[in-house]
Amino acid sequence: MREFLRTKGFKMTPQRELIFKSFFAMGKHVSVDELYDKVRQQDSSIGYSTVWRNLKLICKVGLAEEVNLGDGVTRYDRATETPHGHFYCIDCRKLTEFGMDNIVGQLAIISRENDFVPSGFKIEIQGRCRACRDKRAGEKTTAESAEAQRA
Amino acid sequence: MREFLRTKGFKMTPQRELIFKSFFAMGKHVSVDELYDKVRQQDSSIGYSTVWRNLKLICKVGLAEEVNLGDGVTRYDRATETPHGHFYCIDCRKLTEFGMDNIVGQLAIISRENDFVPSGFKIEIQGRCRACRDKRAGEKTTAESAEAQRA
DNA sequence: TCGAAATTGAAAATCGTTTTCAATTGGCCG
DNA sequence: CGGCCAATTGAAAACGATTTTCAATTTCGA
Repeated sequence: MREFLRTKGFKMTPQRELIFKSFFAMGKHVSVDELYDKVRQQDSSIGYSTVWRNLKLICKVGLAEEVNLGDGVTRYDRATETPHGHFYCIDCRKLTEFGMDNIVGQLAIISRENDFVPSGFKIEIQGRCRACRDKRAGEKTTAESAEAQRA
Repeated sequence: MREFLRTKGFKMTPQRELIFKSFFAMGKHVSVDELYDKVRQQDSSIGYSTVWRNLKLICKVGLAEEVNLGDGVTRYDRATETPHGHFYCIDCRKLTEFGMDNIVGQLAIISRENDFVPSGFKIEIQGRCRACRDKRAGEKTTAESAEAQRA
């Protein structure tokens, strides 16, 4: 890792090492806050901006990429070789992945047809996961009508 | 429109009418600021929060939906009957649409296979549009190497 | 017409992201 | 092995878009 970074012109530091290691040890879709908390458990002297900057760095060197769900927080998704889309549950906001190899081929074709040179594909399927559907079914006793109103 | 809103429990006001009309008169992917400016040309007394709230309302009643590109601003895209994806140029940040009827079928299948009930699909193809590619080709004389570094 | 509930505008509060700045550290060069 | 310059760090402040607050106003059904 140290070597990899060096070739890209960056230095290795204790903080950076811990941040990188923690990030890759965590699951997917990590937010700055989550990683910050995690890292802090090991070294409470690390600053928020350092975590943030290193997350950006991880993206810059191509080891991860930002995922934006529109809920206000940027998440960082480890770069995988296999392209995947996301199921985004509108209730619990959890992300689940699915492969999209066959679809990518089509997107590439669509791009070509539109004189667009693609560098990445992002597919998000919004809806409700099983758990949230079950939960709603249970709650669906009273109220029900006056729910949509009042943000 | 007034009637439509009434059935949903909302009232019509002069400001709302202007905002709605302006929004639907504008192209796609409108940001709060853009709509605010537009609306202000007609009635400079309208407040920013009113525009923002009505944009949210338009989404709430299902006439539009938020589009998040990850560049910090939320855009609002008129709801269309025909599902479409977006080409997102990483240089000029312009959005262009493409139909995705055939792909949607596949996404629905994928969802079903994963026990996920979809309510919406979002496809974004990132890359470079023709204009930006041409522009880059022109500039690509000097520098070139030391570009990736230094944010 | 009356009144409850919705809406508005201005200003302030939020909140995640990004920058600033001085101090520290890493790593290459001699 | 020193020394130096650029990279890095941490704290705090700056930013900027979004969201809320609050008092005043307006809408619309009764």
